[in-house]
Amino acid sequence: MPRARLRRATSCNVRRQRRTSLPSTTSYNERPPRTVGPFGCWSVHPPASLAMSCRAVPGCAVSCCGTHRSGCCDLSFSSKVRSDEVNHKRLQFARGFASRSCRRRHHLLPVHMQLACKRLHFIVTSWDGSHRQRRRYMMSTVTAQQVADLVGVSLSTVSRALSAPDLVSPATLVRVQAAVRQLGYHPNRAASTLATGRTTSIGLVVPDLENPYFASVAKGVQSRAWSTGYTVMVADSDEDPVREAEVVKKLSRQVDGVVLCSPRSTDAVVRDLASRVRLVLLNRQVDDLPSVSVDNAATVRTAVEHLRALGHRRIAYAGGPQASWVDLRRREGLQHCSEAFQDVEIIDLGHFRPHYTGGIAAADLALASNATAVLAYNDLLALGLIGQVRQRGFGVPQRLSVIGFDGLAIGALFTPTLTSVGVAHARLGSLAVSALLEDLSSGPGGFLQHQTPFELLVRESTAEPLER
DNA sequence: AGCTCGTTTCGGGGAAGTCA
DNA sequence: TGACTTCCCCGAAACGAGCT
Repeated sequence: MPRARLRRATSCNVRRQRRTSLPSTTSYNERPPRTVGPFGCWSVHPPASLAMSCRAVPGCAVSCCGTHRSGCCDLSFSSKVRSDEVNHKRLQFARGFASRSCRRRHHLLPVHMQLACKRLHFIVTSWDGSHRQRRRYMMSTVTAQQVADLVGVSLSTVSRALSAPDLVSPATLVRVQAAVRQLGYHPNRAASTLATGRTTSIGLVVPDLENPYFASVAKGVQSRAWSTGYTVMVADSDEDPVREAEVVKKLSRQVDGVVLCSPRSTDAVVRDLASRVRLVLLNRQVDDLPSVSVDNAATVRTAVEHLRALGHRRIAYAGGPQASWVDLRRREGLQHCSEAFQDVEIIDLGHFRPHYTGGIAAADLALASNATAVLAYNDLLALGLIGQVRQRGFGVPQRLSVIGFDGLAIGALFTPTLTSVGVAHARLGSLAVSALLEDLSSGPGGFLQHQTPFELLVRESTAEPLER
């Protein structure tokens, strides 16, 4: 029988070969080994060692990809060989290859051929194996066991070389690292999580991703997490306490800990969530749970002092969501201010959505209240308020001075530029991650409530009130 | 109920080194 | 040379969810 002509195993040829050789009506277990499709590539000049093996079964040939190191291989056959013969010869060849070439010459083959050899051996040994085994084989993942086999050490030594290299001899370490590079091994994160109970991921839950404040905080969280080898899963609760709790519960199974930013849930719910997953609160304090926040009473006092120094005596407050802990602390701060400064009257305008639209809603109330200055819950609300006041034909700060909270960069882009009480958002996020990692490493109680500094950014939206 | 997947980790064994 | 210590590595158990 003439030697088979090597045929390039392109996806087109693979499909054609499957069509001609695989009976479509047979069950899976009756099908021949799928030795063509998954392997893909071949070289025009197969190495001598493999060419010799090919002679063992006339009418077929094996080829291995010379460029890819993942063990690409292919079996191809002369077009004159009938499909049932093909199937028989495939199995015959694979058995011969696995039993002779693999055992006798395995150590002489290049790495990618050793892998091809192992795959052929797998085809033979798992011929009657479970579907799961076949699926695994089809997926062709490189495992730590394959690295261990190649190096000639145990699986645990490979694991230690990768996770605790100082516990392995330098010579073994070099060999393991070389094998990892050769095979293109990447640890399976799911398996690692299964074994350690650690995911090396943290969750970040924010009320509103559209708010640039939370985007800046997320940036800080991401930056700090990345530098410590963690990845971040971000979720948006859409200002909804129910969704917030659900999101944290779902995340708790996929992450090591959660940074819960400006939570809208009640203290009881937050405590319940903290019993399920390691939690660090941002802009919130609950009992002894670790948290990073700003001294909200102090921020309000700073803003009021600034307005009072300008001559304002009627100051309105456009608050945020009713469920906001920050809003509650600010109101307490305002209460202290009204007690401390007898000549200042604080007017509560109510609760508003912490958005530009919330500011629009608050504007008319602010004008009607006859206040000369407004403290807005956040910068977005303040910008909405300024826009609507100007829409009504009044000037800012001539008619109304406005102060926001957050110190967003966009506040400096509007006209007039926005005076705001700012904090370093990225630092806030970074501190929250540090607190979480400390909590994870040292156990609860290592890092308690931390407060970050703030500063008043005086811009154009505040000025002395006009005499009316 | 028992097996599968891939990985980590603990306890222990063996080889090599050190010292009397 | 024998006792002891240290280093390196191995085997086995465990992890959780899905599947048989």
